[in-house]
Amino acid sequence: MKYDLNQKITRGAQRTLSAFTQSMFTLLAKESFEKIKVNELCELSNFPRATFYNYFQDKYDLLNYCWHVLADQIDVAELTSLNHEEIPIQFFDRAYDLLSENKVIFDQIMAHNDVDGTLINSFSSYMKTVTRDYLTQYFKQTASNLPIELLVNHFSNTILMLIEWIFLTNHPVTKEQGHQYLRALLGNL
Amino acid sequence: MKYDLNQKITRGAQRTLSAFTQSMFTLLAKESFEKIKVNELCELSNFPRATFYNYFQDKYDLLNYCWHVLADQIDVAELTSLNHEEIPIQFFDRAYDLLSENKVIFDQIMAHNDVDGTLINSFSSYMKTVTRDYLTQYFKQTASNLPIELLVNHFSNTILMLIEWIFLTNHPVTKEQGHQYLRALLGNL
DNA sequence: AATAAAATTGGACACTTGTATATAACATCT
DNA sequence: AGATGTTATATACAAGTGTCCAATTTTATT
Repeated sequence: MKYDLNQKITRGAQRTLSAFTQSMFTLLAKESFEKIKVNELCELSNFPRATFYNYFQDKYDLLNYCWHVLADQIDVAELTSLNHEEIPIQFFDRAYDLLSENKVIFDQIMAHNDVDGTLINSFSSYMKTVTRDYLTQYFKQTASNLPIELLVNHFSNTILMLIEWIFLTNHPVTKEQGHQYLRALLGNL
Repeated sequence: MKYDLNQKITRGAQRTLSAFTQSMFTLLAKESFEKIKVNELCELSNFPRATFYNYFQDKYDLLNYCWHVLADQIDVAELTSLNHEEIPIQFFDRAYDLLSENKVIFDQIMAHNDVDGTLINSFSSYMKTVTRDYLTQYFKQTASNLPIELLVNHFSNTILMLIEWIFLTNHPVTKEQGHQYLRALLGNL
């Protein structure tokens, strides 16, 4: 990301960011990520190439920003209950809601992009970071004979594996059923 | 992969495949995957670009073939014991050995490539496939209230997470300690 | 409304990518 | 040794990438 998101974002900048993000999602619903050219993104957004490169290193960079925009819906209500055991379940629920709300888009995307392609990798990778960050803050004080990092990785891997199995490889499962699976897989910890 | 690996590979083809594979590993020890150009690979291998494209779609394709060559060391002795409980441990051991034997190379590679970059993603992705294929053949007959696919994913994720934690983020851990961690994480299944 | 800062724009540039094609070199088999 | 099929090579090409710059327009602030 060339543009600094921490500064106060001007109106024009916001417009530009939104336009490119929107264009990316639109194009992803129509063709595979590999096939998308920076020129396409620019034409659809009505911005010249130079503007694109003012904000992003490349299309991968934009894609990452797209996940950021999407996942921002998650950490709005950051501070719910604190029943320790339930943290993974809670996070699962949030991810479940996020993917449910955007199911249409994701289904379209999956129709043009392989499960093991660049795009899904990029999404997984972003979600992994978010999930780990979230879990880490709750597992800091947990006593265990396992390194915390391992524990956090394991929990986030499991949650996201389940989420991706449900939504990206289209195995319709209710939230409650998901809870059961999750408890079965993580039951001992 | 443009070249068909199933046909009998001629001596010349083998020479070419090996040269490019070797060059890739050599360059990965010196610079990040992103920076490696097809031209570099060709110069180092003393082959013209056209030859490269006779065999591979692009550098990602070659990289994938490199993992294939590397991981072939694993499935040589495919058929050891059959104590069901021990399958994940056994596979962990094989992966542990593989990474141990190639520790020098991997350390060099990690010095120039991010843990969440394209390269490691590509490696993880390849290993995931191998691991899942391996585990699936043993879990077919296992009775469980969980979908087998979920179970296999969970096991392979956990094994590989641990392997990557040990070798790619440099947390020196003995094989026996690894077993303990693995049992703790998967203990309930 | 004036001003300074920030964003947009068009065009030029060097470089990399992947394809295509025609010719030469090579290995393998009878 | 000669015929056959595969691989190597040189070269050319269209398209995309990412950078740079100087001129212009838009924006936030006073």
